[in-house]
Amino acid sequence: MFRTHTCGELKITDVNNEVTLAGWIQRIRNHGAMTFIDLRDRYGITQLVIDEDSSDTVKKQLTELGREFVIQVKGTVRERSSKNRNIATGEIEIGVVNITVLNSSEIPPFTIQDDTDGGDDLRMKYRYLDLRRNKVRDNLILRAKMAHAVRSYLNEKEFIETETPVLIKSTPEGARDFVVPSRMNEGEFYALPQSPQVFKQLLMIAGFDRYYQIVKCFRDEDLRADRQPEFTQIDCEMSFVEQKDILETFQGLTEYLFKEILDIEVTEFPWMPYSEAMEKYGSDKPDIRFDMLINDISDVVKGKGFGVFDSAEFVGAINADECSCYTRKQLDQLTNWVKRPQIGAKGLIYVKCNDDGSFKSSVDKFYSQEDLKIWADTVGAKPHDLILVMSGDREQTLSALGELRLEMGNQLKLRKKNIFKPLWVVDFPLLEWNEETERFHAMHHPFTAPKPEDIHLLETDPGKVRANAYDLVINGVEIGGGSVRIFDSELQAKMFGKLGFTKEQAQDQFGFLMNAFKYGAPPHAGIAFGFDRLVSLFAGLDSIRDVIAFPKNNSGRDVMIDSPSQIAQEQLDELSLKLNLKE
RNA sequence: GGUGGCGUAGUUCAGUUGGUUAGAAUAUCGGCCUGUCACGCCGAGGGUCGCGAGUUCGAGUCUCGUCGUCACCGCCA
Repeated sequence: MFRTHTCGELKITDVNNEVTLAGWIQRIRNHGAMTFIDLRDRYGITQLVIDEDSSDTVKKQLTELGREFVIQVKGTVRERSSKNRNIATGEIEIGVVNITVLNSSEIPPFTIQDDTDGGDDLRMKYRYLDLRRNKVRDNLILRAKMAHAVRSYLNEKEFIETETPVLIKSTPEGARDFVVPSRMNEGEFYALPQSPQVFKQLLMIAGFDRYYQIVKCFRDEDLRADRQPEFTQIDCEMSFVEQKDILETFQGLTEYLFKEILDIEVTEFPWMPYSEAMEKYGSDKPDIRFDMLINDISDVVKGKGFGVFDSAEFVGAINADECSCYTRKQLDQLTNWVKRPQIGAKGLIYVKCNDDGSFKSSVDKFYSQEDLKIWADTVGAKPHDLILVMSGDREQTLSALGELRLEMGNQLKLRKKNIFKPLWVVDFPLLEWNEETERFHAMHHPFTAPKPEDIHLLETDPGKVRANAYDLVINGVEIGGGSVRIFDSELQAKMFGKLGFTKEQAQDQFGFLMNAFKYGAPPHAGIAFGFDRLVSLFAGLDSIRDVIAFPKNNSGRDVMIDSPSQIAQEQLDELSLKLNLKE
């Protein structure tokens, strides 16, 4: 061993002990006749002192040391004459007897400290240096603790952790696949799994009863702050269970994590139908830390000669408490905000509810005080409040109002990071019409079971069929989702039919699964949590990059190892591949 | 595929209406300093203003293109 102790453990009770430490030089404070060195490792920082008592050798070595050098130090623990109460080892220091430079360091491109001077680009390029910083390392330690807690909980519930293959088969549904050419099977490709979906269902058919895996998944789609091309799921499946059994089990997991990791009691997990989420929050992942619900005011605003509303399919409003003081400038800014292409609204109408009970709106020309009073009553507005109204196509307007609601929540500081409000969004539609391909797509995935009472709609009105599918949403973040599965080969075949597969295509792509259903498939259901998102939520971060050791950038590149990269012609030849690059 | 922000010293940033030799902080290097812990003080070095074209007497500043990066929309069963 290069050390007898870490840099975080020596205390006043260790005084006079001879110790050996090893670590990185965080900072050197040279006072001429005496010098302090902060020695850092994963566990903490210990102050080294070199003064008149130190040997000439050590004093001479001092001149050659620099930031981020790795050194081994032998010395004596002594009590500091001026103590630092801010750090764990602040009462002691090491009188240095001997220094061994284990490795020197070039001057790092940014300083390794909590408030680093490095920008994101640089930190990613030198991620191994960034990972030396407390904040980044703590995120990964949090991640490790959470993974451990997940395993404890699920193991205790008799789940079997099972690995599934990474080289699998490309399937037409869902996200774009990452593909891997097969050398031994010329012209054929593996795909990396978008999730272990079919394997976990096959494990249920195999009688495993309860499966889980903390597993990498891969989707070749454009990135976001909360989306990486490779990400980690807590993937689970259970047999002989219904929807409520899954929800209870994984509510339990979530409660356990909040308690174990953050030591907080989070026990309210309301169930909200998808339709209600869309109508009241304009989103399938509502942030229920605050209300400001969307109200349908179509009926009360129409017929007064205001063409924009009269011709609109839907008019909706949110009520911002105590915001009647918003200035013209602020309202203009909000209007511009909703008119950005990302929101795409045509405009924004406001009603200020004045202190004296009167109203001031941007549509006073069309609506009397009495009219506006009815609006206010409909949305539950009091004096001092501000009503914000948008109109248009129903779905788009609900969605835009949902975005506006979140923005107002931000402006009013209603989205506190230390408050956690989970909910289950349930009864998702089974199918979703896709304009581009002009066919129905599975909203969750093609193995999701329709609600038994809605099966009859499959033939008449497929878009209306609800699924036994559910999402766990916390603070407006989709943390997890799952469904009760189809376990009948005929119903599964019918689903593939609805999704526009021919019998041959279905057989070719998923024949193995439908065959397996013929050999005694138990009723089963499952769920997967986005582990990166869960960790970033617990860490109070908006980006999952900060909880991934080596993440990729916006363009899916790893700027540290510079991947993806070209491969040698020999490799292409071996794989029988020929490039056909666009200009 | 699209919308927007950013790109200036090793780093983080400022840079006015287009106008003299492009600044600050920090880091680095040198000197002084016996209780610092963001040590302090004095000094020094450090710039292809991302790249390319254009407008102009003159471009870090304006225009177009391009590259990089970030956020978002589309996309993500």
